[in-house]
Amino acid sequence: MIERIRVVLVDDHHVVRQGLRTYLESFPDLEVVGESSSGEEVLRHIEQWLPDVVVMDLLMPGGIDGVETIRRIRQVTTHTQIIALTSYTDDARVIAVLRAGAVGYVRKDAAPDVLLASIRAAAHGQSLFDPPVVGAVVQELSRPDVALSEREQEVLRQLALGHTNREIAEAMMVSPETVKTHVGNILAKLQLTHRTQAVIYALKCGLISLDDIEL
Amino acid sequence: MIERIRVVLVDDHHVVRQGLRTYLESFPDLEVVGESSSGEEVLRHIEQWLPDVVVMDLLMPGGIDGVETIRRIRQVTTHTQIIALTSYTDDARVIAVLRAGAVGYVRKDAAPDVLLASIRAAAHGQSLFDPPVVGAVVQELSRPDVALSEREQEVLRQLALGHTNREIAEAMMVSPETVKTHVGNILAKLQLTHRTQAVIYALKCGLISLDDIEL
DNA sequence: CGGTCTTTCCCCCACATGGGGGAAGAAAAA
DNA sequence: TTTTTCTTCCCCCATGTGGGGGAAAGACCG
Repeated sequence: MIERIRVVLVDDHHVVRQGLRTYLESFPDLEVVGESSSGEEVLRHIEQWLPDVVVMDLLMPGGIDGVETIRRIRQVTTHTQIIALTSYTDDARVIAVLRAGAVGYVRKDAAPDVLLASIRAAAHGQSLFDPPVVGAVVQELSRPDVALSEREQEVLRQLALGHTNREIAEAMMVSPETVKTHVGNILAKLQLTHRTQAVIYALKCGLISLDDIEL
Repeated sequence: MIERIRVVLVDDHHVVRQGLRTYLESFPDLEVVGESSSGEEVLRHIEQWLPDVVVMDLLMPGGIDGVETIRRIRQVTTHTQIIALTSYTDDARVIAVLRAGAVGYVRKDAAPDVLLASIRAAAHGQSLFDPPVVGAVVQELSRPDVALSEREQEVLRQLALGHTNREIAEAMMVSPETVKTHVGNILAKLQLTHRTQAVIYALKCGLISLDDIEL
């Protein structure tokens, strides 16, 4: 008998995890050797589980996020291959995930056998991509890489909190004039005209989460 | 042998659906008699499947949303009980879902046996709520119910698209003065001070989705 | 029928915002 | 070393925005 592919599931949704485990274990060549609900947890057990493939949801509230988890797993072991399983086709996220060292990116609305094929491919060192994901990658690569500076990102985060220039200035301990400059530069770099659009941009590219914003 | 509980799964994520089906069917008293990826689809088949319980994800891109689907299912049949299965603890959404006629609200990060217990409870006409959900309900009931008028909601949607008052006026075929009035009333009703906060509100309460917004 | 709500539009005014420019020090890159 | 970038702050000014008021027409409800 051939050795089974050792799989670890990472998802903060217990229901989803249980469902995936049951589904994957219905195939004789797969073995779910562990599951965890957070990035920290999987890092603690990774050397004990020694999985061939980690299937991980990117969205995990609290603690380190999915991308960072991928990066750290890759530092610990080169054997384990990682597949991101997520709801988003967020172009920027796809790039970030692949740069972090994942070999697969499967959307949750994909057919289950796509995940299955991705796991088997990953276990053999291959990489399988869904057409929609490929499209996202291409679209992302063709987009000019606008790099906001540290300070600009901080201002953008503050913008997304619904703060005025004055409030941002107070929060960042600088003069309102400085904030104005930053906001202007942000809008110019992102080719936007209004701060509301900047807020939407910040949310879309995951610079800040809706959950982080209190009204 | 007792009759098995007829379950229908609704989720736009095929992988999640498959996982849930495999999991639920591992219990002898449950039978998954159908699954679909959209609200429209489940409505087309509901009278054919005649399920005891519908387990539905609220977030379904495109077409009618989860809440509307619940409402329509309840119009078609009074027998079928509906359980919302979602990632959000969004207070407003919980209320909306229950008002629409759902008897259960299970978060995806809940233990799988919570879903199981909810399904069994729903099949017997009971209603089972998780502590976090109950908390959300109580919190929501204690909040003043701010009702935006049709026109105000439309303006708020336009706001969330990052439009200026002038642009909104043109899109809605009214004068900028009218838009100003609406924006002012919206801010007053929601007790906000800036339009950026209104955008965040619109996104948080699901009036509009990030995916609907192009920059 | 009178009251409330909605929708439309107008007035005023203070302040915030966006776009243009410049300047100076620090830090990093060429 | 020179150059560039980042960060800080200032000027100006046109426009957008938020808060206050009012008014008129239609709908809906008791």
